[in-house]
Amino acid sequence: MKLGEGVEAAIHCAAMLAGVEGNSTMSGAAMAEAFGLSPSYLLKHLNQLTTAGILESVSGPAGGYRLARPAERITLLDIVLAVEGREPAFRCGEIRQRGPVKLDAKAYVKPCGINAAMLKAERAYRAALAEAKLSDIVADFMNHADPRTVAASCAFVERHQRPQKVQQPSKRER
Amino acid sequence: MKLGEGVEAAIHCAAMLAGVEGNSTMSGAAMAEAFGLSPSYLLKHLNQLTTAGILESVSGPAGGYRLARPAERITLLDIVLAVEGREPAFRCGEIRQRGPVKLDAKAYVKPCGINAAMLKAERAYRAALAEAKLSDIVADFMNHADPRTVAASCAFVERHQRPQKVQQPSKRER
DNA sequence: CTATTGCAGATAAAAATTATCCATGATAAG
DNA sequence: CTTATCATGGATAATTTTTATCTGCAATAG
Repeated sequence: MKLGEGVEAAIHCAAMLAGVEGNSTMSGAAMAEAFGLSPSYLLKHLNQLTTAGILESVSGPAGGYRLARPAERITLLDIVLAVEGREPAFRCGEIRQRGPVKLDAKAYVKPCGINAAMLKAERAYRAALAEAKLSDIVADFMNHADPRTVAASCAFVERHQRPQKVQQPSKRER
Repeated sequence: MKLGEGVEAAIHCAAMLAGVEGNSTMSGAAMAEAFGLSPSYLLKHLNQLTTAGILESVSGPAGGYRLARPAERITLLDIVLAVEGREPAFRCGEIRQRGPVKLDAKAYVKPCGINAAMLKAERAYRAALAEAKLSDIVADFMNHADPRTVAASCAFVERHQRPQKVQQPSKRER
């Protein structure tokens, strides 16, 4: 059982984006630099987060990414599923029916007990991930991590976040 | 996140071996046939189970595999770890320290909170697998599966299990 | 207009998984 | 003692997945 490296990258990026103020953004290139990752590949994962509705993206200069909703409403499960896909880790190949003895299909309507047990464990895994809010991760980092790393992280965000153009209210909304 | 196909094969084989009587064995070839699997590859997985102490193997004609201990004391976790390895699915690459800002190593003595959260979820997964005993899987199959599949499975075991040579007690033990 | 940025798709490189083969040693049976 | 069966271990190949790069395109701030 293995999780791709993209998961780690995605969570770290989301945590960092939780630090940007208001509707400012941070570019994918900046985050790639922050974590020593390949920019072009990181974009793929960020895009998965965007597609999943976890991040919002802004094109153009001063563009980048920001959280699509408050960190309190983003869980590690959201991120893991966005990056790794929603399929369970255990995929039942129904090898029980692949033997030489042919029984008609009706004999196999009951789901495989092994599959059921494996999926039950996976539900426990996902439930635990669903408990972990991004805001908890960030708060824990702020409160308990080494002050130097916190300071460095905040400085990086401060330096790379980019305020967005103020929305000009249209005539009709004035 | 993905589990290899070997896990499914290994669990099915272990469940089947739970049905062989006494110290009889069943050959790897027979199990490969039962599930329509590649014999030479299945042997690899069976060997992993043997190495892990879940199965016992017997060489020679009439040889094969049997459970190394009662099915009550074999869990799905035992099997999954034997086949997939014991490392956690989430491996922290410490990308937090891979950025351009160099802090000395002492700033990173505290473990990464993201890693901690991911590992916690994984403990929940493993705990659930540790709850699932092979004997439960087998009992559930016997009691609730379609009677035809149960009959077919029992017949297969009956046909392929091989009694072992009786142990001749040595003079000194008599 | 121009430079920057995200996006989609094609493609390539690297790694892991799945599968096969062969030589070897063990052993039951003739 | 010979033969046939079976697990083991190592080498190797085929296949799939993961990781990474590149290019052209659309969006947009200045």
